[in-house]
Amino acid sequence: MRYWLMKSEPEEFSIQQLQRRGREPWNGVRNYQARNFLRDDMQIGDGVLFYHSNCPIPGIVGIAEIVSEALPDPSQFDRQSDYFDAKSAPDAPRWLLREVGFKRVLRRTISLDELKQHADALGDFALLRRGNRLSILPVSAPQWQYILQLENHLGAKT
DNA sequence: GCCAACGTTGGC
DNA sequence: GCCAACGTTGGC
Repeated sequence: MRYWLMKSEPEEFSIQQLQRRGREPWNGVRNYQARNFLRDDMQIGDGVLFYHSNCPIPGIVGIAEIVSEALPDPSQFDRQSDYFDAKSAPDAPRWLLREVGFKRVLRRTISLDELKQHADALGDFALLRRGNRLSILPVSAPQWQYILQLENHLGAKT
């Protein structure tokens, strides 16, 4: 079992929407490194930290789970979609998705700012690397444990 | 295969 | 809205 962090802009798709829908095809990933995680490294049952990006308080807001095998992302073949890719052929789909299942909303947001304050304890964490832009990134088991235990702390004051 | 130009991400 | 960082594209 592995762990991941997946970013979503809450204006596009929020943890509350995932809660309402139960599960959701995580489409629109158009980065090869992230695609390779989806295709090669994820397994059904893997844990997901749901992260809100591009919003007033970026941070981890919930827990989800990988609930499907890697599937072709239909949006790559949809000319109306922002994610349309003319270079992807239906018999060799370039982009994949996984369905993600809702687990729970965190009792409080664990903000990026707070995570930075724990950078030493977290060790090498892709989210905190300078200039990081990956929308799907791996989380180690110790990092997963550490981050979830932060949920029980009082929020860092800012 | 190099690399400049361009586009995107995402924090601030 | 700005802009640093970084991925992709395409001319050569």
